Amino acid sequence: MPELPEVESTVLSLKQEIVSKTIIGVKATWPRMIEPYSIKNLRKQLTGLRVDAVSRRAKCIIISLADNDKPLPLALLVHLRMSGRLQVADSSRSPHPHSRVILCFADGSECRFIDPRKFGRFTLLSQEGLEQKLNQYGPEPLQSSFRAKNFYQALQSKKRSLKPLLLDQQFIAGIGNIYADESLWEAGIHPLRAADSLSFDEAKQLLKAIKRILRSAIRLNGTDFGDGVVHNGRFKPRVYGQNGKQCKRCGKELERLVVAQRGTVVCNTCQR
DNA sequence: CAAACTCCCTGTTAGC
DNA sequence: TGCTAACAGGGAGTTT
Repeated sequence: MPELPEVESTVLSLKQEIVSKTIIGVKATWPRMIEPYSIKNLRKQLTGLRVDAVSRRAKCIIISLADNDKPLPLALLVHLRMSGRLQVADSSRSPHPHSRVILCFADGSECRFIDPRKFGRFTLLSQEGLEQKLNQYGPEPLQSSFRAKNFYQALQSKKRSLKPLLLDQQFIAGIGNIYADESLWEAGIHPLRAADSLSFDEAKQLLKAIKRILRSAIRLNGTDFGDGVVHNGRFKPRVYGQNGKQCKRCGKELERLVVAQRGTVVCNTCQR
């Protein structure tokens, strides 16, 4: 499922593909993914506008819009959720059967929001609405200003266990099930540990692991899911989805447990 | 404040 | 082989 690295690599390619293109139409085969829930409104608002910029915050893709050369107080926020992806293709190529929302551009290309499970969201927001939405998210883990001291202090104020806390987008942005498990394994810390039980050094190691794993996954274009259905990256998880296999560090069998209703893979020997 | 559910969905897989 | 039921999971919302 798309997390920070997958969203980041999507944004990097979208920047190349859709910036400065003019929207001439919008199609939707599953309009319930649109917020506010109105394809007519979306079409009316977007037609004639130009894509000014594409950026990322947390797991959100932000498509900023312009009217000719004036940036508009209007943006599209795309959330891929479980199974979404954005694909740019020529309109002459027939769209994937799971295409749900399509932006049509003046040059004959299209940006297609493909999402088999329909969990994704395609939201039109004002500048204030966007700011309000993005302010709800916790710190960006890759921002250099986010240091071990900040992370340690934040952990100290929470009694929850680490796994649900890392998945909590208000606590830290962009981490999902894959990179939470990978980071905890890398740092040698158990997902059930209470946040406030970590020493400063453990918090430092965990943040270091998070940053290293996320950077590495971005460089590799996201996770390799084998079948390539969701995303075709080359990051190979060492614990996520690897239950029953041998731990790459100690050789013991990796175990699966359920933490906060989420599948979690852990090495009970390496992670304490 | 935190944990546990529920809902939204469908492709995949385990079980019979 | 072919069917059905369970499962997966991000996020928003509700209940315990």
